[in-house]
Amino acid sequence: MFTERFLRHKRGATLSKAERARLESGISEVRTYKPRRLVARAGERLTESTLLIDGFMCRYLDDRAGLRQLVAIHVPGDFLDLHAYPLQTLDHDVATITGATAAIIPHSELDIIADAMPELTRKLWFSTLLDAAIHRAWLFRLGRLDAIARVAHFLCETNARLMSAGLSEGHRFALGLTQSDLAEVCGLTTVHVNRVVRQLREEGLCTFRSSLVEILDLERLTIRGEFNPAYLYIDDQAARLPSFTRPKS
Amino acid sequence: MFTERFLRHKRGATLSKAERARLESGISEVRTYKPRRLVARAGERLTESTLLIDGFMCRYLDDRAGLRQLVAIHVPGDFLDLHAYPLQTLDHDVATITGATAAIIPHSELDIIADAMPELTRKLWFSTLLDAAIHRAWLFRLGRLDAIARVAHFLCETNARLMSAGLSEGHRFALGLTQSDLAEVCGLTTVHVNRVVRQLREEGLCTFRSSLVEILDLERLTIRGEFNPAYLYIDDQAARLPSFTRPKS
DNA sequence: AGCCAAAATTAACCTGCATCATCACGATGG
DNA sequence: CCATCGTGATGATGCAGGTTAATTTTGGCT
Repeated sequence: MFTERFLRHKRGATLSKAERARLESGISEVRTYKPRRLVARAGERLTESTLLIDGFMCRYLDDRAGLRQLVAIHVPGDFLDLHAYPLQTLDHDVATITGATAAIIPHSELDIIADAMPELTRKLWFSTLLDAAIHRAWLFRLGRLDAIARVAHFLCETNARLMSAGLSEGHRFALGLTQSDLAEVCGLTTVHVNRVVRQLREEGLCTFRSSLVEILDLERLTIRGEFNPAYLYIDDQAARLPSFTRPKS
Repeated sequence: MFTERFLRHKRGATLSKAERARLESGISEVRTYKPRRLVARAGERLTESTLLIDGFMCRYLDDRAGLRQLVAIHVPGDFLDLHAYPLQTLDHDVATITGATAAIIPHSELDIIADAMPELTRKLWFSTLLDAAIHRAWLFRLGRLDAIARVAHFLCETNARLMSAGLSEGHRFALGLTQSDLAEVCGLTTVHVNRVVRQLREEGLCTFRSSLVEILDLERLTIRGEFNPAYLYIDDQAARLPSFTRPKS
């Protein structure tokens, strides 16, 4: 039951029942976290990885002035620090956004899987590369989009990920982000995020009130954010998503 | 001889002789590329991956107006599209910057390695995660740094990577980038990059003339770019790098 | 109900970078 | 030999988004 969202609807990497069972049997512990807590610190030696079951987490880097740049948001089903298995230490901090529940899988278990189950290992590897693909989309967002498009792009991405995980119908979701979190995601100030949020509301694209996002016009929001979900590697067939989530071309 | 730079001086992932030999035996072909050529296109099904031996390549995403955002620069020793092995298709384009030489390794060979050599597989996995760590540093750069710091940070990173690969003494290198490439890396316009380059020169930090980068004051450049090389996972002991490349804290 | 801290909102002002335009220089080529 | 193109350099102008600061709203707590 803990792994049902992991790699759900991911093209060419969905887990078999046996693989899910194997992963679940590797869980040493299920841990709960309070909101806004540090979960792992950059540079720490990690000997276990964490599969997010419920709630939202994030990863971030600090600048010299102590300001955060978020580099990832994690939703239930994400194996959020699986990359710590090959890397051993992380280059960034991990924290909860909301309260959260996560399954802990010791690296010793992953060693056994890596030795005996190459196909499952390839899927675990895939899952870390999906995170990297999302990083690249974030680079595009920060490097090429203006403020409104950045926010629109992020909301489209999050919407698509939540739908793919089976956690949203595609028009409203609450992920516990404040406007200032959104600023840390988009490389903006909270003041400007507030202006952008207002404009998105005035243009009838979406609303963002106390962490509840409501998408009013997904098609226009997608265009505004230059969002193309190809990088999420969602299996359209399996996910039976509406056409907007398919690559345009 | 083709793999000598791959994972060189990378903490906990340096290849053994046997592993290097195994990888080399998997090379099906050595290919040469002309400068400024497309090597792989987003969405293509790939059945082989490419280990860069000589020259420089890049990966990028296009915005709607056709402008590029570079998401990675690759130097010799990088396994530049190893992530295509688990992902099967790429979410971005790959192109050469300079003329280049690369070793081609079919995915069928990687399958055999994945089945039989879990330790080598873990190191290959590590190498793709190193790229992801670099993506995160780029996110920090675009999200939190101003124009001068972005350029400074990029130059520090590239310098450190080239040193780690044994391709630079640490003060000058030529990687074939024009100012407009640098703009595509840093999310700036060429005009503004030009001004930044001038300012870096005037402040005595570094020079950038027709693709030759000369670092005049690495320490100040490092500070200016808020550069902390921890994310490159360089083994300081093995690399015997000067102290500036070690994390500050 | 009443309190308090966190979050959201708004205003006034400022600046870093984009945009547009022009010019110089060297390499390439008919 | 001049035309063209890629690259770099530089000035003028405008605006998107930053900064600062004050005010209001919200929601959790006692």
